[in-house]
Amino acid sequence: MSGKIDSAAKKQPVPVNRTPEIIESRSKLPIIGEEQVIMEAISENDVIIVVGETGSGKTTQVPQFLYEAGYSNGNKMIGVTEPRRIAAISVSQRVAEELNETTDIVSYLIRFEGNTGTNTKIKFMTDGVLLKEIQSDFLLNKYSAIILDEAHERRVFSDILIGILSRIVRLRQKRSSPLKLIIMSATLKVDDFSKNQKLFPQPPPIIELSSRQFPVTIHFNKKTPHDYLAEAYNKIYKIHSNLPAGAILVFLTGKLEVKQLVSKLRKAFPYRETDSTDSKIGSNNKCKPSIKKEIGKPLPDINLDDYDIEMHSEDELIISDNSSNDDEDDDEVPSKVMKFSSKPLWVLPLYSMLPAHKQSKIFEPPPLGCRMCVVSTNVAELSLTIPNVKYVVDCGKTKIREYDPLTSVSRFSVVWESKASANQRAGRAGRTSPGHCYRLFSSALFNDEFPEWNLPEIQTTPIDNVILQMKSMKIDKITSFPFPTPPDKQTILEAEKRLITLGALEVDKNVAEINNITPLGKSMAAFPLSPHYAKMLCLSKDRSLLQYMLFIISAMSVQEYLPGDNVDAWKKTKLSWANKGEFLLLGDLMVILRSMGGASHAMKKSGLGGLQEYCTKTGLHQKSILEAWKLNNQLINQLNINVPSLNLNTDSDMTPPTPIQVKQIRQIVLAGMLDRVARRLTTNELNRNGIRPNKAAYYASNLTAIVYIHNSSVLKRSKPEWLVYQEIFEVQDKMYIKGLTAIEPEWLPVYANRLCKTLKVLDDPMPSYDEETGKMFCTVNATYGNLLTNFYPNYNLILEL
DNA sequence: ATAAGACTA
Repeated sequence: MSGKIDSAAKKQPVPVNRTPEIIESRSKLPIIGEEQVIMEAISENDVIIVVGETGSGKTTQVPQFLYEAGYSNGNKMIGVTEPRRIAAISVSQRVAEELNETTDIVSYLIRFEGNTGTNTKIKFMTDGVLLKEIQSDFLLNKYSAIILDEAHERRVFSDILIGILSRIVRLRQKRSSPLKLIIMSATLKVDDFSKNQKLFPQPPPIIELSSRQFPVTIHFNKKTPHDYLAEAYNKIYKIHSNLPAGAILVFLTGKLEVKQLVSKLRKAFPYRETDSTDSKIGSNNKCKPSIKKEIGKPLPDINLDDYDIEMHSEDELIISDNSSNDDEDDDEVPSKVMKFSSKPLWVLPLYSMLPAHKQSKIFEPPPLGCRMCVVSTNVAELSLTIPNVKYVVDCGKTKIREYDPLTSVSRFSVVWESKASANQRAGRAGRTSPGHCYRLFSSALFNDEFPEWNLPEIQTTPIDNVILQMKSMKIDKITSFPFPTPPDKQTILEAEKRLITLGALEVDKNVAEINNITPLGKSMAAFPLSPHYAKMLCLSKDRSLLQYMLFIISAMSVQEYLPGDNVDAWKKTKLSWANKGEFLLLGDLMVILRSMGGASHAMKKSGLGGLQEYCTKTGLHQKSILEAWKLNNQLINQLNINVPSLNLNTDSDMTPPTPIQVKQIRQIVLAGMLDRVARRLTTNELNRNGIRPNKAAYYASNLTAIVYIHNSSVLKRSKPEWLVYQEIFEVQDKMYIKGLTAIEPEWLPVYANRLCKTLKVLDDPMPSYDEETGKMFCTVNATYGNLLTNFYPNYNLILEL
């Protein structure tokens, strides 16, 4: 492959008419000088790796290099994948602008929207979109080159794409219509790609780019404080009081912490409307605040070696030594005696679930004379870039979701971040000028305890769906797939077992260790849903039920579906929606169904405004419900295309389900969630385990531990004897289930028979004839569950004979 | 008597 010049070298160059401004700004990027090196490498190799930190310009420029070199000639496209939707949109717009081309030529395609068309030459997309395209066109014949951006983030989809693309590249080479693969990474940690013989027998060349980041000075704490929230507060206090203008970005682990620190800071450095309206300050950033009225003026530019800032005496404050500790090895922020002028601070919270209009405040300039301070979770590490950050305060921790591949139980933990993350966070201070990063932990701890990298996502998240998708792409032996880093063998086995239980896979009759996809599995894989929900959808053949199921499935597929910030409103709404009878038996899913029905109605009547109003009234989380609504529409469109006779409508109004429909919905939910069944402990069992009799304690079908109904569930009070759950998680060694629906035990052998074992038909009570139905009934001894079958005490089921 | 970080088809 190397050394041989392929047909790409003979491609006709495409002329580009850039504006002088673009030419000027491009010329500053270091990557521009490397165009020839990169293009030669691409021409001579089918696969190359480009390494360049943020600011190297690789994301915007490499697609343009390929375009200009003629890779989009002859009806072929250049495909670029991004891990996030916003990135796909914004980069496509930027590249269109730089090339002076329309968005017909340089387009994007993400899950719910896009502007691609027949003229598209460069197509930016999320990695999931490309993965779906491969399922219908395995050779990706529409493309001459694929660029995988941000491969170092090691998202599940991009890892799978690398594995599959390594094979596509070989196949395309054999057909002498080569596909070029450019893997782009922001870190040099590319061994998993380049030195993985299964992936690329010949290691692809690596091209390293320099970047245009400004230097960031790192300051470690001498000691690691116990309370990083208090320490962050002290540090911000000092920065704001002593250091020159420039925004502060603080990294914490969660929404609650963010809110706490924001309110503490707002109290300490209050901002009043008058602060900015009084000031008559133009571009001059260097005036000194001398009288109280001028509180809102910008910070004085101070010499870092000179801590005596002129201040009005009333504004001075002494911070005691012990609270702010004497343990810094940086000498830029004095710690012994703090002088403090109560200049206002423009404090903004930032986390993913924050409503969009509040999030976008970080992009607006702060009021005149105010310093901005953004208190954020991980969103600001990768997804959102805050302008003009000069100081980063990093608590060193991050919240991760841990997942037990055996039991599917998940748990949130706060752990030390990786060194790579710490670097990424620090880098956020050097986007527009040299900056500083204050790390609230010691360098010794950093060196000894912090892991080098984050684990690839595929090794930490459930892979059931990944495996189903791969099987549907005829990748039979998952263990021999060229993963950059393969998931654990046991994890794969467990996932395949669950898929067999769901009926999506079946054991091959000839080759014992291979599980084949079933027709049901193939249908399931067609939908952008997790296997459980995909199965429910496939079972919802009845058109009248389908619309209800679609609402339930879309809502449950969205993270943090319920509720919003208005907890009290939500409490009332919730109880009124699942109050009695069949509605109560459908439980939390009834609440979800009603909320989707209401939201959809509000959208139809008065659009986003209507939805906003509806969410405020009920306490629903608008961002999530909008996402669920979009998913509902996507699924409806997909169903209409595949089964035109269904003729589903995206905006039909829906009446609440009838009692019979509710029963059918519960049965479908059971069939989909058959491995998530729970039975309430009997009085005896409660006693034996020393649990108070009123507790909602359950055995789950695949666990030994006792699980409890989470407080958010509407079934917490009624405690149905049998139920299915959507989620199970652990908090402080206790297990909770939520997203509950009551089921009837006699449904188990009918709708979930794969996990139900009938042991024997009992003589006592005798089988009997039921006059009403004209059927024979008997009582059987049965067990349910696949992990510890005999853990379930034998349970009497009444069955129809 | 109330796990929630951030991504995605």
